[in-house]
Amino acid sequence: MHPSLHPLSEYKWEVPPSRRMTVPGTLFLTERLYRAGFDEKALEQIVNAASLPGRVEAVLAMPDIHCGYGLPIGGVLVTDSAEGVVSPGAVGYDINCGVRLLRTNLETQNLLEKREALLAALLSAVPTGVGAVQSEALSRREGNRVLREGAAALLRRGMAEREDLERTESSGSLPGAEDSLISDRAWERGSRQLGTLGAGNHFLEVQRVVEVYDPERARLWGLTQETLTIMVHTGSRGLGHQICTEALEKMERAARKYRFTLPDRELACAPADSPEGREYLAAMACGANFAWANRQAITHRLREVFSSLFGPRAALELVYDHGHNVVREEAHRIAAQKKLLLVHRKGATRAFPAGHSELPPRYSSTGQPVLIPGDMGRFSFVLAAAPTALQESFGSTCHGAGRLLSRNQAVKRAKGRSIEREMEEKGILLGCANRRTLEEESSEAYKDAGLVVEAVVGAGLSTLVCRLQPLLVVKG
DNA sequence: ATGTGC
Repeated sequence: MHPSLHPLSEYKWEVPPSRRMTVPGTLFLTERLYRAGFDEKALEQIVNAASLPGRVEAVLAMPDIHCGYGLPIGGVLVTDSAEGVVSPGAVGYDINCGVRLLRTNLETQNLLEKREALLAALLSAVPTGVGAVQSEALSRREGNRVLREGAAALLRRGMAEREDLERTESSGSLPGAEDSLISDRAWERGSRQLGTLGAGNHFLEVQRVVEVYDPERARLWGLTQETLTIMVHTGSRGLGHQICTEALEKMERAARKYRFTLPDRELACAPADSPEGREYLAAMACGANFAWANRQAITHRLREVFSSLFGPRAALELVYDHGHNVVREEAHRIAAQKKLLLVHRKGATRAFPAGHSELPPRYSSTGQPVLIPGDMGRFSFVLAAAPTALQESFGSTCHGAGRLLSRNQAVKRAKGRSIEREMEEKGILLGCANRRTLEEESSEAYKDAGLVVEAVVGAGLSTLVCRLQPLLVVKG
């Protein structure tokens, strides 16, 4: 293991406070994952986050950690909501990027018979790739509703069901969103991007439940052996990117104004309880709401595609939707005291266990579903939030496989190969807007999501529910 | 991640 990591358990390691760190860094990690490939720069970024000004309560790293802008992807930064800072870099550019899982009522054979037609229909129904847009823009007036209300704004447009909102984290809407803070430039980027997938790691997958570990929870969530599911991974597209870009410029000025000594300018921040801090939170909430509406709009298109291909009885029912790039105010208990904290999760999933007051009634007895996408050639997982997640990680868990190779390294290793044929040999039909993306996103560019999941289960952050195998993949 | 970058 890394010389600066001290063991707390088989699954939990600590960087003791040194230099300017005010709290230790806690890494949820296994020897096996460490040996598979560890990002030295990510560790430095954890140390930086633990050195931020104001009251820092905790800095955590999930087992899928890798280097990001300011805070690593897989990082959790917890600050005091009154005396701490808020940092856009600790949320990331793709505000409320997240995952949604739908279950279908189709038989595997019905789907396989039409898989070529399904792939073509999906590619034409959901604009995919860098710069992907809709043919028509949403008016600013209609857009403001989306920014304020999130997925709920699609109810009146006939693109969402009440049940969808009941199965979306925070009902698909973060409070406190102020559309007046969104610049014309940001809205111009977003106005044609509602219902679009984007590029890179973002995908649409048709999957099959191939293993059930927890039959009772799986049954309650509508998942049994051979159930076909659809997983959607996307975020707030150019709109969220523009909100983050503008916030970072303002935060650099704010950090000077408040005379902060920053460990890294990418972690530019302002006191959470300052005009700059509050403004970022209100703009970030707009980005988060757009991301939820985006995944909901895609769901609507998927329902149209499935009913036209498989008939009106083909149903797509939402299992759950959660983000993994967001900061939110949460009440947590620390040493028997209740505190209001700002929990920045960047490439980390909120995981509230059974009985938590913020869970919708449907999940109050099972705990919240946690959706963990794997790479395109291997398995994805459905987990449940474990009761110990609250004290171990402020109710947080991992978000996916985690990158192992840089995009350039992955492209080099893909030279002279056909990724599509390799996937076909595994029984996976692949569609993609751009060849380079396929190479960047090859299976070997990622860690095995199974190892990441093993680590969060071992650490007591989540429990296993079922495993999903990809059958059809659409990549940006 | 991103109308991909000094």
